[in-house]
Amino acid sequence: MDQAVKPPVFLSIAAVERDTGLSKDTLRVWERRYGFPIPQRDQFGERIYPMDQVDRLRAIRRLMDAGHRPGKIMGLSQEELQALADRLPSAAGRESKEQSADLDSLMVLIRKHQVDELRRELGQRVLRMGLAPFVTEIVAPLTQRVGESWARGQLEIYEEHLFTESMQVILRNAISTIPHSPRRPKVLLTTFPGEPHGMGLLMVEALLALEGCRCVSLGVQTPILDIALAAQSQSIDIIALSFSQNMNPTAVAEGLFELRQKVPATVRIWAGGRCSALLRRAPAGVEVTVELDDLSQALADWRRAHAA
Amino acid sequence: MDQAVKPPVFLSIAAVERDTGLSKDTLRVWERRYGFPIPQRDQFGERIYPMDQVDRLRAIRRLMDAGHRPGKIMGLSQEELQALADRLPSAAGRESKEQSADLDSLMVLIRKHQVDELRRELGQRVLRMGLAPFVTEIVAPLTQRVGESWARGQLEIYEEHLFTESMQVILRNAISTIPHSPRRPKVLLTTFPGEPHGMGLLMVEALLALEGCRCVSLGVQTPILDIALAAQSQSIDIIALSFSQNMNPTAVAEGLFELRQKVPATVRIWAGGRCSALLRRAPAGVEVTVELDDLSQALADWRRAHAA
DNA sequence: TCAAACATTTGTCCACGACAAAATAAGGTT
DNA sequence: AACCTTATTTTGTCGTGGACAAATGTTTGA
Repeated sequence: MDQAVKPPVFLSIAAVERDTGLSKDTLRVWERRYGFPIPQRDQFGERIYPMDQVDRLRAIRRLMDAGHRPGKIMGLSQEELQALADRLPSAAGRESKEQSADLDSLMVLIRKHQVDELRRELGQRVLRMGLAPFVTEIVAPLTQRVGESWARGQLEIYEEHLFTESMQVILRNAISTIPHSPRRPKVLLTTFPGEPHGMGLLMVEALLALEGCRCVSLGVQTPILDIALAAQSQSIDIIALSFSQNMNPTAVAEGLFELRQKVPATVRIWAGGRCSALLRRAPAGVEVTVELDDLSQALADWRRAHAA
Repeated sequence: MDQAVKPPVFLSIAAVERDTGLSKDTLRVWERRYGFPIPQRDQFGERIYPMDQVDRLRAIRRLMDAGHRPGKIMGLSQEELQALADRLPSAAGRESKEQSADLDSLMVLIRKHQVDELRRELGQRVLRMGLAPFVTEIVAPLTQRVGESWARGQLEIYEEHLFTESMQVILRNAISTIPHSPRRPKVLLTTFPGEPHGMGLLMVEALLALEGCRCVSLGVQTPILDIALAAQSQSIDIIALSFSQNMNPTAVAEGLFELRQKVPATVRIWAGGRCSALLRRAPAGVEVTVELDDLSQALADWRRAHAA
């Protein structure tokens, strides 16, 4: 590629909002308060952001998702940012040694973009260990690792997309082989608007379908009103929602409150995922199931309560 | 349900943005210019929108997606809006009588929310007619009809979600049965940020995979920089992008220009879908394939040009 | 040690002016 | 009548700067 004639590329504030997920309001107020970013201006006086500032914004955004606060890190140099990213906590935790090594080998395939090999390896594992253990011991921790690697700047978004797409193909295929059961509860699966990650839903769908639930997935990003309408028309027993870490906690809390208002009290709302809004102030009338392992128990509870 | 004690529900401006897709800026400027919506204010002087205004905003938004202009329709009554919606053009067109009747029967299933029946019917058809005809004669026109019905207010979002989810399950299943071919071109499939509709991608993937292309899907909403990175790391020949009607034309044009700048000229960019930005001013270096039927021809052209 | 009161940080909201880009209307030519 | 060019409206987005609640962090007092 011809690096010599690479023209300086600038992005508008709208483009930066799209690429970094930081709102225009936030971008402007950061400029005012912290002196970063300081975009140039075009002939009309509108902000245009050079790419290196956008890259830095992305790095800052990742650190913020991991708990850092903007005022503290905004003034740091590129190296200091990188150092902070490297030092991010790894949730690894409860895996055994073999499990951990196995996950490492899969991460290598992701890093090398060997999509076909990755897909083959995953397919073998799901057959070998069965779907439920595959979900809890491979899909969940691997997704977690991919997310962490991204937060450290070790994976590009497109690498995450490649992984997600491969994994979803595997999961969907596996789910479609589960024989359909007419048993209750009937579960509606979806995410709120702004939450594009559908992997959590697929994991839950797999586990619940294995337990003989009727699962109805709406895919991702269903407006709250429509979730309520769907629950009514499909005579749903449980609405299962999935949230990822970087969802706006306020929006999540408000959304759950709004949804709770709009569906009858007989319909349960299950919320899962690593979202801070769920951990702290879980809204009334919403059951939080952060860990996948709790799902089976929660389901058993529901069935016992509805035995009559 | 207890309708008697239904409290008046208000949404914040952020919630309305999420639920209607209208930006906060737009909502405020409409209030200033057209006198609608006129939200109430909470104790802090912030806008709170009653639900009926939100519903009206949604209706207006649908009409605008269909080509109407806000200034003309903002003052109309609910009935006049409905009349306009009913009078929207139907693209139906080139279908034969039997085809049309068949699509009607599927639409009935969608309207009645008979997900299982719909899925069964679709599955039968894909087996009976083969995948390629299924895509061009069922999936594409049915998706079109669903979109039109939604624009008329005859379908709720969640009904579209139910349909989309069912259809995607069918398509993904069918695609996964196509034997993998190592032939070129290698095609990268994705959509721009802000474009959540993945059905177009699946249709294209199905058709291209049948023609022996290697397809790599990134799913939806990949940042432009990451599309370019993925194209490079996967040594992609063609980037195939899908756009739906309601994408912001300016954003699409700018995005295509940005992407064209970032990938080598040897990589072709194919853009498809019913987006006005593609029809009018197709950016240089981007090939527009609006109709699915043109795909096969475009592919043949590419292969002829790269025979050496 | 813990909780309550206080202080700071931070994202979002508001108002209103400005203006380019898109859409429409008007005018002129073939 | 069809078609290009040029006004004129329409419309969404951007700019500035002030305000403030909610979240977070820190200190104080029992």
